[in-house]
Amino acid sequence: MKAPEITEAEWRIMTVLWEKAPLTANQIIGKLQPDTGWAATTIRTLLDRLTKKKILKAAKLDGLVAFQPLITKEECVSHESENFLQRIFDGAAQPLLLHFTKKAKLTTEEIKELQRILKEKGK
Amino acid sequence: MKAPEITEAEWRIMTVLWEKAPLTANQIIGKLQPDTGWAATTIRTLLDRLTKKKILKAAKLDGLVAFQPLITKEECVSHESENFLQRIFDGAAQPLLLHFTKKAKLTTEEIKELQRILKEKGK
DNA sequence: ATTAGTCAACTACAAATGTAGAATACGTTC
DNA sequence: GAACGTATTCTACATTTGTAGTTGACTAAT
Repeated sequence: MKAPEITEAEWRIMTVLWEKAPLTANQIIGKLQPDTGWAATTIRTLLDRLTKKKILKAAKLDGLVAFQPLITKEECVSHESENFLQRIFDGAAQPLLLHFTKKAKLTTEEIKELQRILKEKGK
Repeated sequence: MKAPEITEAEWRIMTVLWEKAPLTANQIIGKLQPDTGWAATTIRTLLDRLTKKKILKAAKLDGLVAFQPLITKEECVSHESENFLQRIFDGAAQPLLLHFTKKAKLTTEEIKELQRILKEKGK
């Protein structure tokens, strides 16, 4: 619990901004409200918190405040993944892979790609 | 956020009990304190909460209260995994697998096993 | 029965999180 | 420049989580 901790709700915000940024508060609200039903002020609160945590940068753009990520999605995904791996699989990657491989529905293409990567690693 | 939500700290407790149960509070404390440094009462609080949430069952055994899981580790791992998959990888298993496959250090043996499972799925 | 240890139950409290209203500031219009 | 409508910032509040102390109950020894 030290790196940029992004909560469930905050993650929703980030998702929007990782897809496209910068965006103004209202643009973000526009994108999120349909799915989440959150009040506009709720979304603003989350934006504020993320900004305070230095996960977002808020910059005035044409008089309006626009937000944009200071951290890439990849970084966050990696971080969360590492957390998850430790927490749920006690750090053991292979059991994790086994678990998801068994459960996932994968297309032939996707399987091929995974096999390729594995072969690569095996060399 | 509906199924048995087990927090970080609670998970530590569960880990102990999934390994061996039933155990008395003091046995659990004995196992956890070295690693966590938590006060005994802290561990008891966690045990209580888990019991209240119906994740543990507390039963008097020889005058002492012993705890045991009402949910298997597999169920919880599955649940958390599903959550994680949705939350971080937007439900897409293959990218998740790719991510972990790339990052993980795997032994030749482990790779072989994964390849076997993949081949199985591909058929 | 009285006391001294345990064990178990209850209470406490700060920080984080989800959720949002209230107040204020700013730009635009008459 | 007064008023209005948005935009931005503050404040609020219940719940959950981490963390633990206090109290009461029970048992064994005196």
